[in-house]
Amino acid sequence: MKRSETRELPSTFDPGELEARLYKKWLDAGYFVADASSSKPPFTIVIPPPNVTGSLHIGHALDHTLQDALIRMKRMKGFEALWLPGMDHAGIATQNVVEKQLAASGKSRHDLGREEFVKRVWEWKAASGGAILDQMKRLGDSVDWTRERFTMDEGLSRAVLEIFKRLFEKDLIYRAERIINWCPRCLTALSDIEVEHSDDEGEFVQIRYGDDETSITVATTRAETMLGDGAVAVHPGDPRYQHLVGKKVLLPLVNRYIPIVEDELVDPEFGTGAVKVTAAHDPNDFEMGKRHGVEMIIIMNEHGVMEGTGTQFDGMDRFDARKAVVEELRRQGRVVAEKRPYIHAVGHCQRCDTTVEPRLSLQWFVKVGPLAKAAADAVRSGKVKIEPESLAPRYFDWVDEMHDWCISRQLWWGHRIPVWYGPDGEMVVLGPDEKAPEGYTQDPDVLDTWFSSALWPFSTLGWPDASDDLKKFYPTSVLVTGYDILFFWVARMMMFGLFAMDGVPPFQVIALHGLVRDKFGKKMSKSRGNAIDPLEFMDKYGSDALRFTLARGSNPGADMAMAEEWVAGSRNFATKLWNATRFALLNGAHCNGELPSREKLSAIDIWILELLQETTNEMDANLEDFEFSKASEGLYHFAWDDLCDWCLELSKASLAEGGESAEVTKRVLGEVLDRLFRALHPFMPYITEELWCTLTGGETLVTSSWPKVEKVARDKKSQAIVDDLKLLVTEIRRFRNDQGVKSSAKLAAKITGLAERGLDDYEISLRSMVKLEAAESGFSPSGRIEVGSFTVEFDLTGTVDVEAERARLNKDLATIEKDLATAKVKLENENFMAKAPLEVIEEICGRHDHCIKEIERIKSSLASLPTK
RNA sequence: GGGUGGUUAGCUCAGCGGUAGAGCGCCUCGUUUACACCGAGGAUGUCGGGGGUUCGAAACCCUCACCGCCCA
Repeated sequence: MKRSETRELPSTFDPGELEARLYKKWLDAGYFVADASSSKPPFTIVIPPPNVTGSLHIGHALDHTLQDALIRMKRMKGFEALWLPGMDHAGIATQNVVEKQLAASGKSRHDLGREEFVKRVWEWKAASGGAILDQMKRLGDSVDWTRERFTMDEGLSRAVLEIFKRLFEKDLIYRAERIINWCPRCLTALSDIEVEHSDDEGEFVQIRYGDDETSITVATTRAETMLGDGAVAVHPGDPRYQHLVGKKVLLPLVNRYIPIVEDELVDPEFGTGAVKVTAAHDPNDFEMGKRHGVEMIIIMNEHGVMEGTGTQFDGMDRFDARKAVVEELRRQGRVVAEKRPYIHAVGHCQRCDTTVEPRLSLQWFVKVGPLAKAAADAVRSGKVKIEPESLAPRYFDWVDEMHDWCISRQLWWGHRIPVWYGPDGEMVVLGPDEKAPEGYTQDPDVLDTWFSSALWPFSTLGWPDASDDLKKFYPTSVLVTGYDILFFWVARMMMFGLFAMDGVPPFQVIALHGLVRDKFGKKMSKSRGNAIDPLEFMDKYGSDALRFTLARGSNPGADMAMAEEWVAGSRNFATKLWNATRFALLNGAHCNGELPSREKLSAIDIWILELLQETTNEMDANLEDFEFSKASEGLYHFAWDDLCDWCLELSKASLAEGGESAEVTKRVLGEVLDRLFRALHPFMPYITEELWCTLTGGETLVTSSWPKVEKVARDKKSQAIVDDLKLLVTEIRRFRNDQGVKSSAKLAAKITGLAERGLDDYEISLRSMVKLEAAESGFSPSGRIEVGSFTVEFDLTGTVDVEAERARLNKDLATIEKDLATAKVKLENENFMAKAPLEVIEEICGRHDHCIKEIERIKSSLASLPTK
């Protein structure tokens, strides 16, 4: 075939140029758009929706790389592949962003009013929200942009109304006064999972309550809450306090008498064994309070400022009050002991790090019991698989002990709770398209963002309508996400999916990956200054390099280390592929016509084709098993070591020589590259697309076919020939190196034993790889080595470095003698001979005999060296 | 406190019952027309300690130590 212009590659590889051009090509062609009416089997992934305020960080890059690899593979395998993109509205985070902007001009959201504020948020979203979507294009994500969704979209909002109503009607949503986590800065309730615990320095103070008649000492880390105490509790039957149970004790500072009660919840070993009960400001105390009818006294306002205690502490911030209360108690001689600093776990707001305040308030909750049970059962029964399985216990830990979920938030940005209250205390819950009766007002709060995110796998496909997408693409095939959000997000999707979709779980497999850490395995953080910006690496090394590094480092469920050198290494690999292809094309590699019949193939051709088949088989299995590291590693090794270092090098001589075998090799090389690029495409979509199109003249790799998985019976003869060639090359190079011969220097040499092992046809290849010329007349060998059954005699045109040669032989001898010793120990062990399986014994015997022969050979070589 | 993962070459990690591996780093040599973002050669580990099971253990069991994560 005539070589066209398109078959030439620039001599340097410029990822930046390529990426922009190819992504545009893919979008224009619509390759990523899924067709719900297709007859192909579906393969669906919904993206874990990034936050609308977010930008692409290295964790997203990993998550997306893995999803894209799966989606691209399945698309090539002939599935109707849908990867659905979108974002969530991130209630608190987004509201914070816009409030900050307002604050800059001295305004608060209250100055604007709710409607205007929400309008501003939408404006912000339109202008600067979702920067991450453009960054995803940079990464090469093959998502279906025509199906992009946002949790606040109309359709998804209808889904929220629908599920709220359905849950409410099944008594799975209720409103109650409970202790919830309150952020005094964000001024909203938080669910348990939005609270992060850290070990902080605090104080542990023992305070004596009571008067001369009745007194008891309690211990606390939050002294200011004593102003709201309603009781003191001790463990039932605690002998120290038996005489006090049932009595009342004087609460200092507020001078109120409070009862002493018994409760199982009290740990008699902890502190003094007596605890103060502040039922309105602590979840445990709330539980005890309910059991014993303890008064719930609220002593703080929503800002965490003391209020309503009737003491001098009113109006003080909670932390100032803590100091002042202790100070006053100390003055009164009531502080029995103080420990400071006292390290204990303190809850913080996930968004703003403010210390969370437990607060008694009226909120909406999801009753998770039956939902969580279904979510657990779906995994226990095997309907949903968690990969790797070892992370399943973490999932069960969470769903088996989930507390009811507080879903109301005192925010303006989000789905407003669809509950309307009538003038006489009536309450209605509205579904989509329903209107509240005249005179009713809507609940002011909005729903937790996770509430709508939990609907993501089906709301994005059109639920509650029975849409074509829903029919075709639900349940989704696999959810790919970090193990760190297994609890909050994954478990919630499972609960709602099973509920809304009549017991059909939202995904068949949950594939979990780990976190990206720095090169020393440390967690990345701004404060450490070790955070990696994926965009910077993409600029510098290309998206393919970043993606390949992430895939290669990703073992199921395990964290991975990341460093610039690793990415540079992947870029080097890309360059290697580029250059190898350039070399192949320059030498006429092509994909035209059928592969030549087997009898025309050389041993090297057969060997590389079979090895590639084996490699792609393994790669396919690994990718199906979410073994991304093994899958990419296998291809890397094949491409660099087997193809470039051996196959291409061994083919050089015959290609240069031309002739029929060269023609065959050209076709084989084209075939090998073609299949290699297909297999690599899921990991490195850009460079493989470019190289493949150039090589084959095809339109695109995106929708081309995946390499077939076929069992191979390796051809032993070809394998043996290649093994012999590799051994010869390695040993000759070693000898040359030891003798200090420059690698470019050509030596005359005589090689014997080739014919006996069927290597006749490959002598030229062999000689070219080790720079050995034929022994002409006048050849006078001055050095020789024995490699297996081959002998190579060299004309070193000078003296042999006998000592170097002796050292080399002695080194080989030592290694082999050690091998022999280990084999001998086994064979002389009666128990081993009696109990080990036959094939192991045979293997050791073989090893033993081989060692004996080698030792003899090396010894005779040593003996033949001239003595000094 | 309850779970749970880990401890293998200088670093980051594979291997999980039959002679210790990879990438990066390190040392020596080398610009031979695919590639110095490269090639050739080389060095490097009593697989955390101690017990046990087994013909055989980095791998299985017990135990201790030390890291880490999640939940309280």
